[in-house]
Amino acid sequence: MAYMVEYTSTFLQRANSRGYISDCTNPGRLDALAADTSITGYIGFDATADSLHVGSLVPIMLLRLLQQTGHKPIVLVGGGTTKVGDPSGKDESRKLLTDKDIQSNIDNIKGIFERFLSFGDNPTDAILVNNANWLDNLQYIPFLRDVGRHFSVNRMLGLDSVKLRLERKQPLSFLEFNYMIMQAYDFVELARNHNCQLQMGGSDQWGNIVGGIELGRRIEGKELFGLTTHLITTASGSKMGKTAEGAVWLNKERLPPYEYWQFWRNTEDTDVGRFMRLFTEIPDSEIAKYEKLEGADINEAKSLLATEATALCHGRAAAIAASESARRTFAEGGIGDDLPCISLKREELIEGLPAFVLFTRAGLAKSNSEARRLIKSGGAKLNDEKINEELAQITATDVDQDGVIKLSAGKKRHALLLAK
RNA sequence: GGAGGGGUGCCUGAGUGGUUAAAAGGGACGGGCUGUAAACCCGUUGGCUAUGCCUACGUUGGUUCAAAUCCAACCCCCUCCA
Repeated sequence: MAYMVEYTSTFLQRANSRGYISDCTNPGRLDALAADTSITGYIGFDATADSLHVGSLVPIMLLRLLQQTGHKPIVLVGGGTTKVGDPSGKDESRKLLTDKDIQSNIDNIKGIFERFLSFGDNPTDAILVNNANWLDNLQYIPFLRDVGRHFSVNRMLGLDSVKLRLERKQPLSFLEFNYMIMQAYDFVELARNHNCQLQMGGSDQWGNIVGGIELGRRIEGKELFGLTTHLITTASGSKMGKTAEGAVWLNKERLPPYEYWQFWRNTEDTDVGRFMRLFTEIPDSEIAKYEKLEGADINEAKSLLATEATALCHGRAAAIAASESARRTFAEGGIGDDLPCISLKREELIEGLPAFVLFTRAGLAKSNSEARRLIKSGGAKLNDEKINEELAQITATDVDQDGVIKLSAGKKRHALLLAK
């Protein structure tokens, strides 16, 4: 829970009022430090995929806030730790990635951060560092002697990340058991070379963060701080970040801005205010006004939430385009430019194609069978007309004057077919 | 190394020779009610232009008219012992 104290530093004040803070190792001291000086803080991110998803968005927003309030953010990508795998919150060991995969993931992930942070050489510009730079070349024996001796296995066994895994009788390899030591060492490395005093992260990182703070005190004699964010769940209690297609990714290659916008637009009523604080920069006073809305009027707030969140991630132009597409598609029942679109040859249409084949091709169904079930259950529409025949054919006569056919699966999922 | 238990569909988990594309729950999707909410109710949930065919119960072989179910070998996991 957030501390019921008045912060004097802008950073903690706003982090607190916006609902980011779950826990802090020493709020009073950190607040004083952040009020008087420009501090450097970091968050570590895995490089297990070529993108990040909304699960990482709270930490990303917190880094952004850190920068906006006059401090320096460091993005640490785990090129080294990814080779080890964090056991926190997982029952199964991760599959190990090659160096090449990891590097390519890091390159892509950097692109995401460039939208949220400003990088460069100025004092509060963000930098991105890769812990492979120091972890890859560690010597085992010296590392054990310098760092390993500060860790008590007895204590490590009690940490949630390890304990839960063991309690559930899930295997935990020695490799993974070392993860927290690597992460602790990262913090010390950043403290040494970048004068970094603060590590932030999700609340599941608490144990790992504290490990770094203690290590820093023991071998560097430095005072370090930890700040964790809440793990965000929806009001109905499920982890946020799932759509029909899977994870809500932050890069447009994996999830187009239109879909991203839709994700936020579909927020549950009771989450709208909270999400506005966390995922947009709409001023508190504005949010308070939107929170007073009731019933169908809440949709207005959801739309704003979607546009603002999308603007941060994909740029304002993309956000407005997505919003406009949604308006035309839903409010007017028409066709938005941003809808997922596939093209097909006119010759194919002259012969005619079964509707279910096109639903599959447009990505509205995973298989022809699924598409046929969709039609059978009455959820498939062709140019806003329900398709009644499971084997209905789509032909050139279904194309509108712009050469477009609109397909809909249910009320929310739409796609366009462009005849060429 | 010894003894025992186990590997089933997206997940949990039942099934121990045919009626099993495989119970039940979860999730997901579709329909209804609505506001592109939530809750609730109903339906669907391996693939294939399909009253049928194909693939599937760790892997590979075998027994049988018939195997997720029986047998053998192998792989992996768990528990206890050394």
